[in-house]
Amino acid sequence: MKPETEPAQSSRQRVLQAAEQLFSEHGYAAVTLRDIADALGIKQASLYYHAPGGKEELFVQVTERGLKRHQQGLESAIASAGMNLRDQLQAAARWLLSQPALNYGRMLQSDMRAISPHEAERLRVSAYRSLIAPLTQVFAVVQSHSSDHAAKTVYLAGAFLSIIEGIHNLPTTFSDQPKEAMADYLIDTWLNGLQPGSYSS
Amino acid sequence: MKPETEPAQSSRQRVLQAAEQLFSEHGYAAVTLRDIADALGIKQASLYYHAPGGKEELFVQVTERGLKRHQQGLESAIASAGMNLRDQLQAAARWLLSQPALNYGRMLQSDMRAISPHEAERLRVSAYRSLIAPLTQVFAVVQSHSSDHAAKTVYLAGAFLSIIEGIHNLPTTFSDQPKEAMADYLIDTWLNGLQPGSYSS
DNA sequence: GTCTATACACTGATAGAC
DNA sequence: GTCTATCAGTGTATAGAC
Repeated sequence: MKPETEPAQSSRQRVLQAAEQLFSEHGYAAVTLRDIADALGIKQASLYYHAPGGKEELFVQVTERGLKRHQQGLESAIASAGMNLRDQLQAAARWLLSQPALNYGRMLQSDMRAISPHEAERLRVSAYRSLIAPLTQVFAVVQSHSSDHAAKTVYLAGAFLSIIEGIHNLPTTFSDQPKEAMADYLIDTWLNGLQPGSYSS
Repeated sequence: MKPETEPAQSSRQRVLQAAEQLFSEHGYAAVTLRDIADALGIKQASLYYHAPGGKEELFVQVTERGLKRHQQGLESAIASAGMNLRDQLQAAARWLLSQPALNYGRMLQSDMRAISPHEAERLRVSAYRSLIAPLTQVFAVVQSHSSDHAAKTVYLAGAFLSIIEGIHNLPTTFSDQPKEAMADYLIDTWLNGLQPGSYSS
């Protein structure tokens, strides 16, 4: 499909990529259209050709694209990891660490409040479907003696995402360990439980 | 000490509190001096009386104050919780949830890049000492068959902080459970380990 | 401690040429 | 697709009166 007739989009993709990189790194409010244009070597006004809606439209497009990519990447990584919970979590962590940081927390807490409520709500739903839902599936196999099993698996998914994003945001000079090793350690810790060394209440 | 001679500082504290609330909620870049002044019912220029260095100084002061409060609150909560790991973690979680969200991740990732590198470095060190260090002490009792026990306890501290902040940032409509209950559930899960329901392989 | 007034840079955005 | 030119609005910051 679309062989020679659409070599285009290359320009648009470049714009989206530059915008994604900057928004991801600094957050919505801290990035100006000039920053994005400079990164591309073009002028600020030229961005309105690609995003007539301006800064907000650019952010929404970029975020939606990133979330879709994450959904696909997460589901694919999990599916390829087989039936073992540990392997699935490691695969999910590796995918998340291979991508530019989403900063799910900052996105929900700060960025969303800077855009129109309507768009914010759409992105919130999209983020849940793309990030939380796939991880919730993974944790569904965890047994729970609780009445509300479904809610608990969502908590686990959120906690997992928080941990991995926390690792992602660490300065690289923080530890000599690669981030993947840190993730694996924390996953094992979580699966096996924390054993106090020699403690008796 | 200082009985009647210094009833002052009340005005300064009001300014810092309003600034803290807004910075905490929206992040450094998204908050203007006018926002802070409006919240106080004063004019923007008046803020320079309390913080001659302007926005950045205000942010640094507010953040440092918050970090110190967290250090004191965390250490106090942990000390009051007795010798049991689970109780200590629950106490730490409750303290964190009782305070305005720190957004440690956003702070490191976004806010720090918007201020002068020198101030940012100071805050990073302060944040480590106030948040990570006390929690690391708690996890020191966890046994590890690893060569690098100290590093691992730091990872655990960071993960714990990430989880609790993740809960903190949830919209209150997200779950019918109070946030403390979610924290307790995740702590128990972590301590006991995740048991796959009926899994082989 | 807070105000008014103002300087001045930056930001998002529009119009129109190439 | 990208540019120049331009503008209104907003943001930080300073000076000085009260």
